Amino acid sequence: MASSVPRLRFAPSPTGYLHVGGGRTALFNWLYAKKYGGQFLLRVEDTDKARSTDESTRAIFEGMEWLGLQWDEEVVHQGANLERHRADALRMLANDTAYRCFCTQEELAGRRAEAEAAGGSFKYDRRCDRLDAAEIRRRVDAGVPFTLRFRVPEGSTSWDDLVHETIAFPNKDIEDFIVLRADGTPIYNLAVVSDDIAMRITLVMRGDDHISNTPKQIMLYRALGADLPGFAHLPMIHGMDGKKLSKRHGATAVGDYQHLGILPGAMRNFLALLGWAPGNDIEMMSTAQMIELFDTKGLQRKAAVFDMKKLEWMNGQYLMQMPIDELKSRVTPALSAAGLAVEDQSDAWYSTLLELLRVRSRTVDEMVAQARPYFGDAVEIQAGPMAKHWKDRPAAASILSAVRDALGALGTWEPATMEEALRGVAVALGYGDKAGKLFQPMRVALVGTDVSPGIFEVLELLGRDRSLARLDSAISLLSLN
RNA sequence: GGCGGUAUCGUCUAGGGGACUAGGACACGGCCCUCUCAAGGCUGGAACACGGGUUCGAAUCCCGUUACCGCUACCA
Repeated sequence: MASSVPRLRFAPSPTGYLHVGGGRTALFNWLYAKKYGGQFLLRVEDTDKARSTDESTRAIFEGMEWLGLQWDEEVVHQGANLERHRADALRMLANDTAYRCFCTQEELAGRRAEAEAAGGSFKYDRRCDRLDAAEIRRRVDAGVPFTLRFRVPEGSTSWDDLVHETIAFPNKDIEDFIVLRADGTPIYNLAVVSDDIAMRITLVMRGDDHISNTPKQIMLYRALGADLPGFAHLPMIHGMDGKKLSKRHGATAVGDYQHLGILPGAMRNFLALLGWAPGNDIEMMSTAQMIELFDTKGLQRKAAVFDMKKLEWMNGQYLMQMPIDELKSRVTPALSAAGLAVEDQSDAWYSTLLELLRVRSRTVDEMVAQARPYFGDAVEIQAGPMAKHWKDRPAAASILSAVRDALGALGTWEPATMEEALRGVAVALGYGDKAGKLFQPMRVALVGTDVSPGIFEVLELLGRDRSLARLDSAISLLSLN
């Protein structure tokens, strides 16, 4: 038995950005480690030098940090462990679980093409394993390059997956796979096993797409004389069309959602529900609750479809419910980036604005867009709402004039007084209790569109001077024929 | 093709032999609230892939079929 403290890892390869599927895998590993007091480690699988970039590595770190998934020990860079990988491969050659293969890539490709052309499937025929010792010695001495292949034993390989049940592979279906390239660098499966052993990983939790690598890896653990970790294979995440989530589906990188105005807490909550359910119809969960409730029993076997609509809804819930100060810390930078100067406003005014907008927004970006009319002196009047609510220009102009006069005559600028005055205007103009006939044209004048918080809240937010000024400019715009 | 995995409303899921006229959430429709938009409340439509078993009884167990997904590199 391995250590009693669970040790898990997330092992992305830095060949792109942190994919939401990777983020979800990382989250589950992290939750498990937190729940059982274990360690969560990060390993960057950068052995493919052609595709790995430092930029991707940074993107992975940023994505992890944004999601709030802190790893416990120093990041392991797989590329730094090449010597150990090679040594492990050589150990297998020494203990006879691996052998030299002198076949070239070209020969192999040719035989594979032949087999496929004949309608069959190619599997390495072990010809190099039949070479006698003298011949092997002769080739090695002559400097013929070779790879190291693992000699797959008879029988079958199985394990009890924490997500699925027992999964078994007949060994006859697995070819003698290469573990060490001719240039002495390790193949993925060897590097993973070698590192997982060195990192003392006790539970390998990863995507479903690694199921067929698992029997090979189990054989390598055995060949290296190491204890087996547990395995848990998480379902994939698909796009709305049921295909593996990819660029075609729009945003697939964790960072994309950050830039779309999604909150990390909402993202975590949403991702947790993709492939896992705590039961009891629980959906909204704080991170602490997630850790508390996390259980591999609730893991799903079926691929999950990423539903942006639900993510947005959930993000809206977070926006509505989070403490106002925390909300400010997330929205203020976004407003500044949009050129809206929060620092010129009083804290009370800003709080009121956010309280009014948070219930109407699903993303931080939406809040920024809705906040725009409350900053600066001028508003941009949108064509649609203008055409709709100022259709009869003279009528609109007289409504706005009456409203302006009534409001201008007020000694105070309080919602209750303003409402009383305007309802009076509505009656005077013959609209009776249909004060909305006034409010919509007003709204267009005040914020440039026909959607906003309550009209009195808008008036209060804008303040007397700006409200009156905007009404004035609307009136003159309407009089311009 | 071979091997492996999976299969409950459009989507995320609850369900692990009788509590199922299959529950919740998102989305969608209706109603209420109402100055617009939200939020909120109420409400409607919407699923056990198919076929065989096992059993007194199956969404739940077994087998087959189908569909989908993954793997099948000197990629990771």
